[in-house]
Amino acid sequence: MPRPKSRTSLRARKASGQGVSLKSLAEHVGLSQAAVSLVINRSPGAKSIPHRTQELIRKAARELNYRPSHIARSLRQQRSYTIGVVVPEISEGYAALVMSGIEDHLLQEGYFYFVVSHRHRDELIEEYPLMLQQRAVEGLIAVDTAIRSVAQMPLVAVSGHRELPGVTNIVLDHARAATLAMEHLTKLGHRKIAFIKGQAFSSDTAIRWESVRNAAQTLGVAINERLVGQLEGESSSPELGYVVTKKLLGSGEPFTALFAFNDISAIGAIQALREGGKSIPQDVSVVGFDDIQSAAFQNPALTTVRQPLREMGMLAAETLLRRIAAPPGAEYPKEIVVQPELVCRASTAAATSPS
Amino acid sequence: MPRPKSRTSLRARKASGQGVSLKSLAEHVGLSQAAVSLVINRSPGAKSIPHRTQELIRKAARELNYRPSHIARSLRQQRSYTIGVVVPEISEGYAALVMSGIEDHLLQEGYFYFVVSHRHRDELIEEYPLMLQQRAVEGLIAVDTAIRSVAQMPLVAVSGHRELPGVTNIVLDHARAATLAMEHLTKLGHRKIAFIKGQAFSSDTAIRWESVRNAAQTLGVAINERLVGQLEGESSSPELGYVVTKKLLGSGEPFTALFAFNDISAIGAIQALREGGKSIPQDVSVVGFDDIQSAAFQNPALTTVRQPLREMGMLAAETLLRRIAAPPGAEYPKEIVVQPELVCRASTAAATSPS
DNA sequence: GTAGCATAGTAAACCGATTTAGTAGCTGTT
DNA sequence: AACAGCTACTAAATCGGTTTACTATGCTAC
Repeated sequence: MPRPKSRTSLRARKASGQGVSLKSLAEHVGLSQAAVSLVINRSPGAKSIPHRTQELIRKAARELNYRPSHIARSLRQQRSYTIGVVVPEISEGYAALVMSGIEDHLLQEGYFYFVVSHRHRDELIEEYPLMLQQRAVEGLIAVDTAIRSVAQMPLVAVSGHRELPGVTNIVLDHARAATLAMEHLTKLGHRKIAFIKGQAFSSDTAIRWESVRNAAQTLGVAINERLVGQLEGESSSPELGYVVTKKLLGSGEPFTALFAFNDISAIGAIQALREGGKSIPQDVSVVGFDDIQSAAFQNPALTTVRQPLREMGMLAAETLLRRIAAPPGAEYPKEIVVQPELVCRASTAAATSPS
Repeated sequence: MPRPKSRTSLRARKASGQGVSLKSLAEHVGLSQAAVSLVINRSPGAKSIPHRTQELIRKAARELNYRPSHIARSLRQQRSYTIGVVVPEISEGYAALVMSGIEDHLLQEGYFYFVVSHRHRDELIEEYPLMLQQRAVEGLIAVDTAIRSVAQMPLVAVSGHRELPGVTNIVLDHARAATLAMEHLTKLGHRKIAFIKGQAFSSDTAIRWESVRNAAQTLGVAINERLVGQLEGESSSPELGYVVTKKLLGSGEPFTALFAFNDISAIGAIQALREGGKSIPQDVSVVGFDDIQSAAFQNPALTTVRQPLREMGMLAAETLLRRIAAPPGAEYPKEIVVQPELVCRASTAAATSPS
């Protein structure tokens, strides 16, 4: 067993402020870098190194506060333990909640992640995955974003993707979501129901609307096309919902309930309805979608279809890591369905003037 | 000038799905890696390489879709073009907005960032900066978090730091913020004002309260200690504000206005006040703080002191990158003050029963 | 004829780890 | 005495770039 050298080099290292390298640590204990590396990583190759030496190495590592360079390790191992997350906009409640779930699982597994937000700009949606690939991420999670898959890289999409080779979609059970909301409204006696569809670019728009139509048909509710509005514009403010609702009111067509594309637009809708002299929920019941944080803080508190966003984020991270660990070419799930939940709050009530 | 080799290796590379390496690119054009590297990076050393060759190299790089490995480059250059962002909780509107500003500036400058959220757990606040250092981030931004500075690494804190060697604080002009709110309320005739202080662990609590006291004194408003509540608990839901406000109401002490620590607690407070039979703003005016997204969506829309969170994020990123670029030991700003703005909405009105 | 200089590159070190193949020294066996 | 087999390591290749120092060739000037 070797004995440690003098401590002067240690002091110098520490004073310099830079980290201690494997080389200096090895010199300090008087062993080769290889030996130190094996011991530090508890790799099988270290089994021939006696315990006393192992202890010596570990002790020195602790004392010198040795932290292996993640970059060097990544280069050698061709593993970065990093993934990329692509979202439309960080500051939106939707993406933030999903990210919170993603983070939870990732950090626990020793992964870090880069976030990029594209704000619906196509060239960024194209470019960011490539930049992330260049930074050697091991996989991607796309939130509410349809990205072209990047060669050889596992991709998990959280709501908002067509079926594509190579991607796992985490999707809400839209049929069930629509049914939950529509059943709730019809049970309350509503028949004249207005709808706000999502923007054309939003990936959930089509499927959600389809589900609503189906649910309506099943429940025997006719959809009046004059009571169907659509969000327009890229902002994520209630303003959009406000504008659409003004139009719906302007049509003169009466309705006793409104099912909005999301909570944000529902909030705008409520403002427009109030300005139009309607009380919520006495005159018009309003149902939102998503259950973002502020849905519960509204007045009246918003009845909404909850998407388990945090869980979806966790599930995405879990699935992605599993795919990364799997041998290339292995089977992978094309779709994972999560269940919505109706959160009944105060924005819905029995219809007072049933048709 | 060399001529390109056959294309078979190119095809093989592309088919393999993995990126093209500098080595294979160099082989493909029949030049050394050094030459290719110099040209690709447009480094001064390339000036002796004729234009025709440069074009050849660049053309091949485009065709092969060559993207240099960021990791290899980081290792060699000892620059990662990555920074770390430490926040209490991603899904909170506050942090999300700051991050949005940070991202804006960073990506523009070719930087990426890792986010970690500590949820107020001390051991994570200790550990994360070290993990980030290990991943070779070039600097840190701490949002609403007091972290110990990490050796040799520039650190910028967005609200919530004591003065510490090595850190630049981005802080709100709290005195002005308090004055704005208090002036607004006193001008409306309020004299009996209740307050909700922040949690003890929140870094802004002390300074904000101090500023409020000063502003009150300057304006000749007495602060009734029985009308001062404090948020308790780590959640970031309006519930906390709700609980405190119930207590304030329970004290029996009358008040016509309430100045909450933040918007979230103001929202909870409004609920509690309503349940106590008070109308907002007729009976009680409520002022929030921060101007998070949902403040504007409230009913009534919340009057609040706006912190320019996005700008603070951008400023933090800008400052950090400047510090990274500066020679070690250079001067750096200890503090950068940003100005609040009073956003008058519908939750405040003239006092009806002035004392 | 050759010193001087520009041109057009190249060889090799280097960043900081991981990992494979190998070696030196010792013990035990036949 | 020779060899196997074990122990305790080490040397060197490798990951994919960047960068410095150097070389080979041709041309001009004296």
